[in-house]
Amino acid sequence: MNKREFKDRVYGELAAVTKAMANPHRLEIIDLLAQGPFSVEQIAGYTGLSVANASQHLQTLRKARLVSVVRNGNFILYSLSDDDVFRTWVSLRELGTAFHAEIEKLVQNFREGTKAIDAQTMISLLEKDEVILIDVRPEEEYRRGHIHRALSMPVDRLPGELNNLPRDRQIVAYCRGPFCVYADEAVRLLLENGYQAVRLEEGYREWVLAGYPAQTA
Amino acid sequence: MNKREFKDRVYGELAAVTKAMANPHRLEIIDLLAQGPFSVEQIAGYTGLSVANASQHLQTLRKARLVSVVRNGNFILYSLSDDDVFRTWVSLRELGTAFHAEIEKLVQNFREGTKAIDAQTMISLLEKDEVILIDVRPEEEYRRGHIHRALSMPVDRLPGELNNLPRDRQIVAYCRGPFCVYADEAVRLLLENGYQAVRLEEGYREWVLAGYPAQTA
DNA sequence: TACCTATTCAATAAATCAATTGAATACTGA
DNA sequence: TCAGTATTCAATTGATTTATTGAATAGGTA
Repeated sequence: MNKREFKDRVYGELAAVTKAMANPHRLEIIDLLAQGPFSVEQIAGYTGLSVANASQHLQTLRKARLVSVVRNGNFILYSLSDDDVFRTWVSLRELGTAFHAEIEKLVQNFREGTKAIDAQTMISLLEKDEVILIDVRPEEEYRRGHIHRALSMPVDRLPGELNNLPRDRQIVAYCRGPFCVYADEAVRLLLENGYQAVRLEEGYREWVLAGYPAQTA
Repeated sequence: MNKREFKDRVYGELAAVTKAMANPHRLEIIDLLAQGPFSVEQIAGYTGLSVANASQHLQTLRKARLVSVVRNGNFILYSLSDDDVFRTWVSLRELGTAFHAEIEKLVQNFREGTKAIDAQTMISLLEKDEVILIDVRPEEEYRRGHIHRALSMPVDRLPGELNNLPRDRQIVAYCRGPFCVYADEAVRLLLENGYQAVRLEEGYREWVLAGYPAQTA
């Protein structure tokens, strides 16, 4: 094997892996699977794809060995094959966000009228009991793992649970990550109903990746 | 803007950046530009592409803001727009290598018969003057930056410089990175001529990224 | 065994990407 | 100004990717 063949093979293999991530739907799927295993139906629901189309994209990720598969009766559960997949996604996300101000602008415009606090601030406020932390992801994800001392409060249940929340403390809401909108919805609802509410900048997986305390329930 | 539009826009932008990296030639170009600025002609030469094809690929990288451009008379010099581009490439490289054993096997087969040492080992041997370190990249790259105490010995000049190298010490050769073959060629030539020679596992950019001492000349 | 559910497969059409080609553009120096 | 050099542009052709569709497959339950 000569030098050119060697390089074409090596870069070709790595380009194939990169190509598997080079599609908006598949990036969204990777971002979702960072929260744990999901069935094809669930993935289709959260991403707005048909089941058949979601399955096709998942086969692409599978062939690139970016996801792994477990069958559970009628259901097939997909999850990321390793934390490194998430880390590479984070690297791409940060690279894109740093050089494409449109992305940051998109996110800021979408979040207009709401505020965020970072992990360090949240930790110290929580220790002083100055805030309540709510996890507004679906319950299933909360049970799989959540930030230490967070209360489960799925966003679609929040309207009926408002009276169970204190008005004298700030409420911090978090969800899946920087592009997840559950926390935005929750903060908006809380603000409209006279609560003090902010979003946590980090999502659950970023929290875990940074080594902050988490627990399962 | 509703939730679905927001997500489609954000993941779409990030997929566009990822797509710019999802081609073997463009990955090779990124790997090369990690060594510094190069003209289109040079890039075409090192990658085996036509100038027109190299230019097209560079326009793709430019539109994704992964490279930056400086004109120097008749020449246009391309370089990586930031270290983060290199870091993301490293992340992709490691992800691909970890899950696709074919890649590691390719590299090992190509390097059959040669040995490597890592940075830590090299540092301690160099301090004890037990090894000679040679940079076998083209001189231009050596001058832009090289490992502290390395001698410039471009691989195409090595045959004529053999007699200037000591036979009583091991020679450590390095080049651009894990997929660069200059160091392999040098080690093979040295071994065939009765020298003790090994390859340094890290290339120049990995060395710098790890914070080890480098210098310019 | 039959029916139901979840998922995958394979084919198709449309969209996108990649390599090539030759003309156009920008710069340099006599 | 002209000729030479380096690069880009735009068009074309062929290759690859994506979404859709309906049939096929795998598992569960009565």
